[in-house]
Amino acid sequence: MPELPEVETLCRQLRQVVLGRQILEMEVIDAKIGLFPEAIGRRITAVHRLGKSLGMVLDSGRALRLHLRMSGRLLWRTDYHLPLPHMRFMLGFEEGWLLCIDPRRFATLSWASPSRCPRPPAYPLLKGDLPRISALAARRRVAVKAFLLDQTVMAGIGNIYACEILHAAAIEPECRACDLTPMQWERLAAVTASILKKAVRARGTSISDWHDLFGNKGENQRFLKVYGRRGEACPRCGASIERKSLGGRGTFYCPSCQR
DNA sequence: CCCTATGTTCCCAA
DNA sequence: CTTGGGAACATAGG
Repeated sequence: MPELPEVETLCRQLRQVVLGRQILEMEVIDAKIGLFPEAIGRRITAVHRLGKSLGMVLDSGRALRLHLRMSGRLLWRTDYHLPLPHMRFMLGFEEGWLLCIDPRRFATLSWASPSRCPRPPAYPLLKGDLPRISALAARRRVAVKAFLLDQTVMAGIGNIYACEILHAAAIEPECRACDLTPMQWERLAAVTASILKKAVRARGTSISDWHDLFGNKGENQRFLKVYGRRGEACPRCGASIERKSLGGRGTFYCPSCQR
């Protein structure tokens, strides 16, 4: 269930193993993912991330774009004989095999032409983005948490990091986006960058099943202040962390110091 | 049986 | 037209 830091981790690790390498074979186990015969024989010239999507640019000028959605995983193996449980497709290289595993089958793979895609900023809600974002927010009455999760506004923030960002900025998740003050937007920008970058350094959050390309867990779960911590003490004020459902998503927050 | 799950898209009502 | 809310997608685990 990767968000920006997890996909960024996969990107960096993919570059270590597939950059410049030739795709020798592709096996599609789940036909729902589609067929990509033009990928065979192509070399991977770049690996990049767009929000939570991962792009592998081929020397044909097209790019394979993968979105892992809720349960998708990528795994690099130096041995491969039979499809693993829930495996959806495999790319074979001389040096190893790239496996996509996805129990819930929501992940998508598609063609993209990278040259025509405007690249959004690598990280969402950077300081320079604030005028645009706060102008958009000014006419949105949705909860600020829903606004942070809107991938068309800023790409990459998911449910765990939205909870963590709002806690770090001391903002109530249900607060309407249009009601945030300029100072609150400044705080949001500052904590978003630091939380996401710290999570990338920790190779993602393994709170349930996230594993990186080489099957290792991340370390960022150690740094979570509210997500998954209902009933624990808020590290800032000591009040008990609560959980409620907002827009169908579990929302963890401190009812005392998030206003 | 119930609920939950790190995501996105579609449908519908206002 | 926009906005916002809920269901749907499909599966596993508690």
